[in-house]
Amino acid sequence: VDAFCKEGQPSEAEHVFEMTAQKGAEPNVVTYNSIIDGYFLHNRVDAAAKLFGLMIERNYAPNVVTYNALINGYCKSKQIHKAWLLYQEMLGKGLIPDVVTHTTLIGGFCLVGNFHAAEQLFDKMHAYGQPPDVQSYATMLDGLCKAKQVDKAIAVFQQMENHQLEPSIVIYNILINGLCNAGKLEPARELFKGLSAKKVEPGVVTFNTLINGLCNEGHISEAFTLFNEMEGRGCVPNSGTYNVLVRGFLRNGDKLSVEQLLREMNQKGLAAD
RNA sequence: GACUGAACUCCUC
Repeated sequence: VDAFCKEGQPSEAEHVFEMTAQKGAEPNVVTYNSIIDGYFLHNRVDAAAKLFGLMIERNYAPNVVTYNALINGYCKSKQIHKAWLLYQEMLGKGLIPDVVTHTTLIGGFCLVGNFHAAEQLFDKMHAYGQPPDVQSYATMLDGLCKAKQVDKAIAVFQQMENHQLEPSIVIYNILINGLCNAGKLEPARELFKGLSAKKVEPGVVTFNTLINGLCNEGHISEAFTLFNEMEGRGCVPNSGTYNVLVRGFLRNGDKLSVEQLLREMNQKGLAAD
């Protein structure tokens, strides 16, 4: 059922649902959760809400995962108010929101630009007995960066290390991007250089992020050097890499380099945007 | 045991 839901084939999922029901197998909460999440994945918010109502009608008690899926659906569709109501509802039922619940809500608040509410919730997580994990930090840091509060993001990042959490490459990508967007190239470079010492390997996104930042600030040749280092560090440039670089060279009026890069893209079967 | 969150970069919406 879950597989069909994720693939966007609700009728097939229903089919399986009925077949097993005919054989006397009762659906359980997980069955419902899978379908609810599947609806949200395909933007069928109303269908998800309806099924949630139906499951309660049929006396299947929603659990934390059910609520998390619903809250996520509403957050992703920017209906943070409905998400918050569900959060209150689960509290009222004595269900204990977990890290997923809180992280989802933090992301939801950030998505609608309510960074303050996001931060408040993030700060309360320790008190709620659900300390933020690496994913929570990623969500919060990205939110702070998007709110142009890079300095605060760096401070929160440092807290992370105090809590014995190992920052993942995603965390670094977020910070490097935030620093670049704030025009703080030097700290971004330093974070990047320090990766190997932290035993974290940069990925394609890491390179793309920094290359983009360098291009935006007019450091094309440095960007190009970085680009040339990618393969040696196990990263294959993708179309995003090339597009960012091409744009940089275009701004510089460097037609020769642009042509060279476009040829390379062609050879590799990558699409120019 | 199966179902839920971050995931960031470029482009598009």
